[in-house]
Amino acid sequence: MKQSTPAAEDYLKTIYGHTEWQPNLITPSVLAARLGIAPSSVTEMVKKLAAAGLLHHVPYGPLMLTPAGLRAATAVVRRHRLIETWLVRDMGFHWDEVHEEAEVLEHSISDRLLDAMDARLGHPAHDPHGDPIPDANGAVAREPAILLAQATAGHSGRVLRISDKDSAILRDLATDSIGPGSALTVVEALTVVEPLTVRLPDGQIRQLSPAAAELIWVSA
Amino acid sequence: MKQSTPAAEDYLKTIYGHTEWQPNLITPSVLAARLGIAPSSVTEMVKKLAAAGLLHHVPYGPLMLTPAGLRAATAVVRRHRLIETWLVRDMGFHWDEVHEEAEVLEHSISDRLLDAMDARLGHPAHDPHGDPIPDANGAVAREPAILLAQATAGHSGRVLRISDKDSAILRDLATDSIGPGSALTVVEALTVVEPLTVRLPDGQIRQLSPAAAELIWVSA
DNA sequence: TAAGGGCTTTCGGCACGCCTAAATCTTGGC
DNA sequence: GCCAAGATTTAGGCGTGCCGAAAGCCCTTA
Ligand SMILES: [Mn+2]
Ligand SMILES: [Mn+2]
Ligand SMILES: [Mn+2]
Ligand SMILES: [Mn+2]
Repeated sequence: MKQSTPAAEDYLKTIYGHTEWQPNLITPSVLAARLGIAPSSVTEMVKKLAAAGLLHHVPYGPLMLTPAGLRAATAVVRRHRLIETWLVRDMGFHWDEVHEEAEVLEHSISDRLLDAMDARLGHPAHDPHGDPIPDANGAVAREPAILLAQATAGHSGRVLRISDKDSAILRDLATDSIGPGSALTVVEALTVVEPLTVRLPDGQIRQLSPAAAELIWVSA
Repeated sequence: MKQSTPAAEDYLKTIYGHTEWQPNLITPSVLAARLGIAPSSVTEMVKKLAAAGLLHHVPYGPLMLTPAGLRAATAVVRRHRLIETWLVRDMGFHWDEVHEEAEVLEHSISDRLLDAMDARLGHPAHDPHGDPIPDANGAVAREPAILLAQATAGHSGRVLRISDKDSAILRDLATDSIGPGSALTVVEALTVVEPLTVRLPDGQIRQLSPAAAELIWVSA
């Protein structure tokens, strides 16, 4: 099984991430798109990961993590999210600035340093985007959530997480005082012609673009 | 010139390190030994670094950094030493535990994060081993120093730096209360048959192995 | 000054991780 | 049930960074 390379870790993490919030199996082409690489490159790495016992894969079929692959994936996710949390809480980064840095450091820091960060931060349960941080055993505490883009008018809930994929949207949301933990009520659901409208606890109204609504998850 | 890889950064840093305390030119075989790789590998990388304008090299001759190479090297050294300082001051590492971690992270952290560390630490001038931290422009404040192994009986001075190459010796020295800043006087110089003997400010006597004496630099 | 030993370089190879182009498989629509 | 479009895999290549073995250079020593 050897020890995994940065590239392998990113494959596993991305496969895991695909099913973290929606129960869909990921295909090689989708994985390639998420990683920004050619599908043929995925085929090669998939063979190696399957040979290492980290992935189930029948040719032309979808990709599934084995128990060992799941462990490896959550370990990387834990690193990523703890690093993001540390960057925001200790190093003065904003939540829209941490993703790229964590994308690199997650492959570099030692277990020793990871533990030191975890202890220093008081074993945080969530990262700056609201994503749950797996514990040292890989256990993840996930709350039922629905995508804001799919919420119906009248739905009330707390923002549980906001995907960290798009920095610009994160900055806009921060300007609008919307972040993990924010309470909100859907005034008008998203439609083809209308943006989504929500009301904040102080009565203020906010309109959210479809792109933003696709990144925000609220409690059910 | 492109942006340098971790391997190239380690070559430049190691070449720089060779001449930081002694004015000797480094040869390919010595560089190979320091990096723990085969001499033929050095030949290849040297060609690339020379082509990139970072190194002067005539075939069969020694290696010399160009001004651009020196800038690149001090930038890596700055990263390495700031990271070590941060690990000790903020993360609870001991000075004998930081070298390996910094060896990896020096290639991973962004300029943004480096600046944040530097500011948080108050722009430190020295790392935990007493090595000067180059400033953001690459300027290094170096004090004249002599190797303890070469100090004569009666020599008094402060420990300026201790090489971080050997963790075991660092631990022993910590046990003996010897570290950067320690004042000491040489009671008996190092000879082929005798270990080095020093006296600490409180009058205590310590014997140092030849290996240790070769790693400690004191003020002249 | 002629070796010969020690460095250095060259050569052929390998693992990794990516690519494009060309097969090949699968499957939905007819 | 067939077939073509789309997804996947195969094949051939490239850059990086390492290796060991063999060739070549240099310089000291006799
Ligand atoms: Mn990554
Ligand atoms: Mn995150
Ligand atoms: Mn390094
Ligand atoms: Mn150091």
